[in-house]
Order: sequence, then C-alpha cells, then structure tokens
Amino acid sequence: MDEPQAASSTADDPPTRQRRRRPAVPPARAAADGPPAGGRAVTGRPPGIKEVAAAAGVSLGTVSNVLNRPHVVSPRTRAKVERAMEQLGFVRNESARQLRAGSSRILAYLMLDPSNPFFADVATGIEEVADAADLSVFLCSSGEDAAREARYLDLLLEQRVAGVLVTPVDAGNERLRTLPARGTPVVFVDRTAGADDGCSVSVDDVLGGELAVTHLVERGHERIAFIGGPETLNQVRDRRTGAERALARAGLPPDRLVVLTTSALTVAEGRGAAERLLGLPAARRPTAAFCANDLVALGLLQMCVQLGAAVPEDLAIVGYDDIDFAAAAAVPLTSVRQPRRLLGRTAAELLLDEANNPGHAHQHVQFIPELVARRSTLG
Amino acid sequence: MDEPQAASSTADDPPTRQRRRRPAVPPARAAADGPPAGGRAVTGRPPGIKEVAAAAGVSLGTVSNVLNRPHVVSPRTRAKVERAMEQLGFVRNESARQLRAGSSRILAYLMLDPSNPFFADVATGIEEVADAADLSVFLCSSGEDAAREARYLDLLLEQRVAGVLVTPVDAGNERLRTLPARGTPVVFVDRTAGADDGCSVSVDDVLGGELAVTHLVERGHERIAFIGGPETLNQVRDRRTGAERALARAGLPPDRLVVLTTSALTVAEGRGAAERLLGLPAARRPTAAFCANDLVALGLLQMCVQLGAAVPEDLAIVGYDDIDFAAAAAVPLTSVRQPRRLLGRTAAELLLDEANNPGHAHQHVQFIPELVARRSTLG
DNA sequence: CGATCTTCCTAACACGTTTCAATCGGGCGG
DNA sequence: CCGCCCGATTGAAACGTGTTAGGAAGATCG
Repeated sequence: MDEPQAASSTADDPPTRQRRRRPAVPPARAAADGPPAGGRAVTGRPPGIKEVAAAAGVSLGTVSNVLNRPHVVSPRTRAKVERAMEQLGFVRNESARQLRAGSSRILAYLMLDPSNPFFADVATGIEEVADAADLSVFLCSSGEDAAREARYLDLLLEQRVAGVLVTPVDAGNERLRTLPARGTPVVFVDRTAGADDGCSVSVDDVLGGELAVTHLVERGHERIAFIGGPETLNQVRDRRTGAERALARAGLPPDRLVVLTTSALTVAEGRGAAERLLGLPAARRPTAAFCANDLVALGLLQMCVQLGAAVPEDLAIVGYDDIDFAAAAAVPLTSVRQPRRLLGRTAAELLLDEANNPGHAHQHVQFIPELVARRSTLG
Repeated sequence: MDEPQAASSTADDPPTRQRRRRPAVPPARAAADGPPAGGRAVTGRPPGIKEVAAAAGVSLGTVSNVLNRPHVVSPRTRAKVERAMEQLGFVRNESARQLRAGSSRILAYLMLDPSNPFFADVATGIEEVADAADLSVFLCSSGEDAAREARYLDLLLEQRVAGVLVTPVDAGNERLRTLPARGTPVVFVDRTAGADDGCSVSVDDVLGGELAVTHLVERGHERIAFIGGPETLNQVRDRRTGAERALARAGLPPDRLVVLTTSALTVAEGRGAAERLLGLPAARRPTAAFCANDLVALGLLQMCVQLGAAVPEDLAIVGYDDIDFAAAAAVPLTSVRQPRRLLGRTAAELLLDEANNPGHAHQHVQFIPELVARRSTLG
C-alpha cells in the first residue's frame, strides 16, 4: 500500500527484504500528551513507595503495609493509598523487596532445547504446579551448550531464584553440584542426578527401549536397527541397552541389533540414517528400526517413503517420546510415550518440597514409559 | 533392579506409575561433610562482599572494584580477592546491585505458546542478539491466556527488566500500552503494535496469503479451501484476506474460496477439517487447500492420506510457517516461509536501540514472506 | 480517667555501588 | 638522604527502595 513494489509477489530481492513504515513518532510525544489512565506523572524514574506516601498523605510504612499486610490498614486509608498508587502508576521494585526479604517467588527451568516439543511439554507441567503455588517460571535455554548453561546458572544464582529445574547438558558441572549447598534447591529433569546430592525425575529409558524392541520382536522382526546418537547422551545409551536386553530375552544373538550412530537427534540425521540403512545388502538389512527419538524417526520415515521403501512392510519404525507430530505423520508413528507433563509437575513438586520442607529428603523418581502402537509397525 | 515387578513390561498399572529410589539422604549431611571445592563455609546465608573483604584482608571498596572495575586494582590484590571469593563461594547479590545501579541485564520474551516451533525459533533469534550484547533472555509463556500474560507483565515490570519482547494474546492490554511510559521498552513480535506507541516486527501476512493462493491458481486450481481460525487472530484474518485478493487478481469470483473455520491452529483441528472437506459433494469440493498454519496443514495431510485422498493429485495443500516438520512430512509440504529467526533478531535489535539510543524513533518493520514449493502442490 | 485497641510513624536494616578525602609505599629528581 | 609525586588502596558515608519491629498517637470503652 505504501510502497508499490512491495505489492508485487515476484520475489527478486533477497528474502530478508523488509519495509519500514511510520518511521518517526516524534520522541517528544512521550511527555506531551495527556495521561492515558489517570493523572500519572511521566517523570524520569518510576515513582517509589515514598512518592506514593506523599501523594496519599500517609507515611511510608503505611504504604508498605498496604502492599504486604493489607488487613492491618483501615479500609479508608487503604483506599487512599491504592488510589495514589494507581494515579502514579506505582510498581513495586522487586529488587528492593527481595533484598530485604531474602526470598524470591521465581522458579527457573533451564532446558536443553526449546524447539523440541518434548521440553515445551515438560515446561507446561512445571508451570501448572508453579501457578498453583503462586510462583512464576522463567524458561532459559542452554541450547545444548555447556558454557551457556554455566552462564545461566550463575545468573540464576545471582538472582537468588527460589529454585532451579534443569535438564543438564553437563550433569557433572561443578556449579550444578554446588548450587544446593548455596541454598538454591535444584531438581534434575529427565536425567538422574549426577551426584547423590539432589532430587531427580526421569523416565526409565532402559525399560522404554525394551518395550520398543519387544514389540518389534513380537511382530516377527529378527533383525533390528538402533538409530541414535551421540553416545554421550544418557538417554541414547539407556534406550540402546534396553533394546539389547529385549533381544537377549527373546533368545536372539546380540548381532541382530544393527547400530547406526547419529551425531544428533534431529530430523536431518534421521534422513541420513535412512540412506545408510537402505543401502545395506538385503541379507543384512534390518526389517525394523528403533529410533532414539521421534525426530530421528520422522526423518527416517520421510526418506523411506521418498526412496520407495514401504512402511511398515519394508521397514517397521518405532520412535521415542510420542510428540504430537508422531501421530500426525502420514504414516502414524509407533512410539514410546513418556509422561511429559507429569514429569514437569513432579519435578516442580519435589522442588517446592525441597524449598519449603525442612525435613526434605532427596529422591529419585522414575516413571514407567508406555508403548503406543500405530501404523508404522502394525501395517 | 530394586523392585522386581518394575522389570516386567506388562503395563497393568496406570501409566502414571512411578518408583522412588534411595528415599533418604540424611538431611544432616549438608552440614556434615567436607567442603567439596575448597574451604567454603556452609553457613546459613551466602557470604557477602563483606566476608570476602575480610577473608582477603582488603577493604570492602576494593572487592567492589574487583567486581566492577578490575583494571583499577593491582593484579596481586585482584588475585587475592578472587581467591577469597572462590573459597567462600561468593555470589554477587543481583538484587542489591540492581537496586543501586538501577539497570538490569535481562530481556524477557513473553510468548504465546512454547510448544509451537515457530516461537522457539523466534526466541533463538532473540537470544543471538542478546548474547552479543551481553544480555540474558528469560522466556515466559502466556499459554494464550490473557490473565497469565498480565501477571507476567507485572512481574517483569517489578523486576525492572531491561526490555520486553512480546507476542501478545491481547494486543490492547492496558498494561502493554503503559509499559513504555514506565521506562521499560517493549517490542511487539509477529503482531503490529496495537497503539502507535512502540516498535513492532512482523511479517506481511496478507502478502503471504496472496503468495500461497497465487501459487495454487498458477497450478490450475480454481476452487480453493481456506482452513484456519479463530477469526480473532490477526494472522488468520490477514492470511485469508491475502487469499481473497489473489483470487480476485486471477479473475475468479470470491465464492471460489471455501472457508472452513477451525477453533484453533492445531493438528487435531486440521484433521477435523479434512473430514469436512472430503465430505463435500464432488462438484463443490475444492481441489486445493490453503491452511493458516503448518500444524493445521499437517493434520489435514495426515487425514487425507488416511482417508485415501492422494496429495496433491486429489488435494493440493499449502501450509504456513514452514516449520521443520513441514519438510519432514511424508508428503513434503509446500509452505509460506517466514524469516523466524530474523524476526527475533530484528525485534531484539529494535529493543536494544530503544533502550540505549536516546534519539530512538519507533518503527514498524515488516518482512516479506516467501513461498517454498514442495511435493504437496507439485505432484 | 485509665486500659486497650487500632492505626500509623520512626528508624534500623538488607547489600552492593560509588564518591571522596586520606593514607601508604615506592620511585625519582635534587 | 630528603621531599615530592603517583598510583594503589582504604575507611567512611551516602545511596537506592522496600520491609519490619517497636513505639507513639488517637480512638473506643468500661
């Protein structure tokens, strides 16, 4: 509308092309027009408890009482003070409050990767519990980078948050181990605590691997691929161990598990694994694959379809996590479901207990995963 | 291992079954054993600058200088102080620092829905810019709930964060409008600012809708479904407007756009829409669908395959957002790509400018979307 | 009129930051 | 060897803002 060439849809410019509209609201404006919601002063720094007291004609302590112990203030006085706060646009300075009170009403969840729907669901569970306890949750993303993780831990410590939930990149991190000793409760999520000092909530990944591969064996598969990596991730190791155990239980030799290692648990890696897998000579090619993660499984699935391998006829696939997209794949994916939201809720509850209950005893809570069978293995 | 019945994989218990291991690390432990990383005192409250000064045998001011202006302290003294901080496990109290300094090094991104990969990518862009400016980002999720959004805005104000990026549930929220006046810069992400007072970064959704439908028209489709909702979302309205405009441009009558309204932009809603769509009599059934969102498109796609409708032969599908799962679908999805990460980066840059540059002028930056054609429309 | 509340105010406090004059330890020109 | 200059360091004090204990003032009641 404002720039004719922009209305054309032929994109000959680089995709980062952009337009700017209404470039200059004059800066003077902020101080110029009438107060939008009362006679708010638009002075430099925000008004403090002091200004409110002056405006309401009461003392400073009374204003504080209105904020923290409203019942000890007479309704008339309270109303006066509240009106003054409204008019001045008073916002309590949390730094000052916290400095004096020593406590904060904030929890933090430091997670590996916000773009993995799994962690988003865990966070939702955490928030449910926090809301009920009148706490707020800040989410922090380490992006699987140990340095970022360390930076955030320092920051949270400096902020004196009420507690930290963490899915660690580096469970042995010294900061993580010393955190509890400095008075900040910590709960490990989806990973058993590195040391013994702390609570953890996790899901039995060995059992999950067993469930997946037992299911495949029961459907008649005798040569099964395990796709995942890197080996440094506990989750990957445990799920593979479970797979091996299931094979052994079925009386199959260990070499019937064909291990394809990936460098990350992503869709792209899953696609790459598909090419390696389908390139194997027919005699050695597995008839089923167990992926350490749904993202890998979805990549594998996509590439199989693209290369003309039928799922599950030519290759049955089992994923892990049962993210929403698993059921929505064109060939719905059999997957191992984890109680994601419950994981978050339980972790938050443990954290609250650690923070509030002096007789708190550290615990490791482990949940039982569940196999959800869909078309990718049932044909 | 510890509980025999847990080793069995027959899940007869409810899926929330759990085990607890090592229930009691004796609480006395925290005060009992040796300091794990030096002679750290395990007293009640964390040591302050005062204790550090005493331990290092220097004055209080010198410790502060080590923290804030290391260059004015001689290397020897500095080393002494740093050693003392290490030993005591000193952590600067950010509340006190901020109270005095008045400024915080934290940005917040208040987003609609953390489980939507779109927002996770925007957040990643924000973090890139923040990292470079030595700021940290806290993520907050409103979960599309206006009350939660309001609570978080209050909290962030009280924390005196350096700035707030927000994809609002309720763009007209009074709190949002008064935030800037109270000294906290705000940038609207993926939504043009409600009022004029503030920066915003968005993508031209009308153009995106035009691109999608123009592509379909060029491929010969003359009856096209628009699937999305609720109508209250700006994004949905704009994308539909674009669709209508493209039809008009092609000289097709407006009733060639068959609108199916959903109650949310989710996979489940997409599935539901598929049944409605395929249930239409052949004469009125569209040969192509433009979905307001990739989640809806993926649901539609899944159900089509399931009901035996070939994509794109029986129904061509275009999504919106180009999330990673779009390319990974078994029939790769044509979609309208938004520069998600750039959106975040630009928003963060505007925020920094608003915070640091006194001559800052509010801007509305709008990006141009791009169509990515894949098999779901190309056959 | 004294006892008892109720309501409100005063002042100390939490802790790191910053300022400023004062002090200290050398090195250096004389 | 003396006095001076310089950088490093110190001690004291003010500050930012809200919290809270303890006491004063005012109101109510018997």
